[in-house]
Amino acid sequence: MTRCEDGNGTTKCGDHEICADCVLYNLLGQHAEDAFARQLLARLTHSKSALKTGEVLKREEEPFKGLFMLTTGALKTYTISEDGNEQIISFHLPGELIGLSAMGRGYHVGCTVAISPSNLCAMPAQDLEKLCAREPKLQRRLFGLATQELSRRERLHQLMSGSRAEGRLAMALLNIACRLQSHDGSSLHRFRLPMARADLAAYLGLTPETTSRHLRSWESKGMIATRGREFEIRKPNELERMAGQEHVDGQDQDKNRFNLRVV
Amino acid sequence: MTRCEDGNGTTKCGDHEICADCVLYNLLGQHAEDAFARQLLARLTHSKSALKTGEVLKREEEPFKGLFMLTTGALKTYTISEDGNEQIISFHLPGELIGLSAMGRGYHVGCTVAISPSNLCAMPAQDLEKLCAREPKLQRRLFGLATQELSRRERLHQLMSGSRAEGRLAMALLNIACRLQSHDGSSLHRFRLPMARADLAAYLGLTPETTSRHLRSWESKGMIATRGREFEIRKPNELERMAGQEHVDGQDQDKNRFNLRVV
DNA sequence: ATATTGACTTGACGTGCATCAAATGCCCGC
DNA sequence: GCGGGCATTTGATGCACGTCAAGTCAATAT
Repeated sequence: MTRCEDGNGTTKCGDHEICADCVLYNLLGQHAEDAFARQLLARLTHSKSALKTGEVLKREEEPFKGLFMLTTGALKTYTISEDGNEQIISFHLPGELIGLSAMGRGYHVGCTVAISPSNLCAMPAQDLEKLCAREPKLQRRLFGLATQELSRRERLHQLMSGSRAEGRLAMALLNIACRLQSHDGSSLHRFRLPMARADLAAYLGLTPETTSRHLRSWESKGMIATRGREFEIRKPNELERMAGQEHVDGQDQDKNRFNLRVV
Repeated sequence: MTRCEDGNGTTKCGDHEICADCVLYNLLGQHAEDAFARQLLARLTHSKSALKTGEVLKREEEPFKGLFMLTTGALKTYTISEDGNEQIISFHLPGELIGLSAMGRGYHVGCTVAISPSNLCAMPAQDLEKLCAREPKLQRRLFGLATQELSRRERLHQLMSGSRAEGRLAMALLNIACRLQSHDGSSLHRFRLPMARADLAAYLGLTPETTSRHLRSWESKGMIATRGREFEIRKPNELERMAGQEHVDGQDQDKNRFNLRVV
């Protein structure tokens, strides 16, 4: 799988040239085998948009108009509960598709905003439909992505209902590390957390205070090292144990890495 | 929408006749417009199985072999955490599809067992694939179901991370009432809870004790009435408020009912 | 009926996390 | 470099919920 070379936060995709590193290309390119599909693909991959931190991608209850593929940056989708608290439903990291869950329902639940400067490829619903009708493989691929995400959500439910604060936090950290790494090939053990700790807390149903306390406790035990949002995981096994996953070493490493991608 | 007339827990579907009341028929029937599809449909709808309480439908990590449509009864899928606790990932009620989340991944996460005597229609993967290839509408319908379930899971996450015990419990009760009703047309306000309270607790990340205490507290306030697993919801508005959903009455009733189907 | 088993309830107690409040560090524009 | 605003840390306190332990009830078998 090719990757975006976007170390500095800006995409290298040219304006009028299909970006070979773009995950969107990975998704569609392999299924685009005739002129019609290529043409659609070109339209899809060229309708790019850039968001600054805090800019809104889509608002609560907005009708579904298409999917987005995030190439660089990070977003969150959240709702505001009646008591005014922000509840984070999901984080979106580079290489991930945004909007699948709105397709069946027809409109979006929650508001999606950029939490870092982000670049996205927009995939309008009509174009997607045409392309799917023409390329059953793409249809199946999208279906597969939907059921995989469903499966990750189930695993997330498991962790949310089964773990206490420490376990949830460990799970989230490992998961984010793993998702970042699987896209840009960075290290699993060193990464920059894309979101504020308060966001992480809101995602896990915790308070920023609890989050901070556990992180500092881990730091004092030498399990992690942090400087602002820069994280270094020093004892992944311990963290994995707390996240409720047994550590497997040696040849099962891959399986283990897969498990981390649970959410 | 037609319904199973299964008041006594046994399906009325004949052995060699397509059951017009079966939800499976609702799913596939409308898309089966040629002889080939009908033939497949007949095969699908006739491979039925019955499970007694406690019998296993599929085990942890079993490879995906097909979907099931539950016609009567109820099932749960769960995993055992390393400390020996049962964590319930989902409940399956009549009219619902079982196994979607295993399609992308290729194998099942969690073990699925019957919690009441149940009847299912099995839909083998190969048959499904053939039928999908022939009937794009069916393919799209399945995709729509997957993304809808995804959307419900997101909403569930929201409730799990945002509500305390009382809110989660209210949400679960209303949700189950709504799902039961939407299949068999029974009352939203009176129903028989298909699972033990301990199962409900395990699903919500609570203990049976907490669950019991809240239920009794509601009962003492006249919000609900219970006799064993028979439930009567006396003040739905109060419950909805606790579940974090504003009550809407009058013409918005339908929208409200829809909201209840969140999970 | 009586015994038996498992589901449910109830109480006493401890703890993990939320809450409130304040201090500290960090980033950004000037 | 300096100051303002936000993110993060830290502490003190209270409550919701988990834990442990009995007890009650309901369903089924004897």
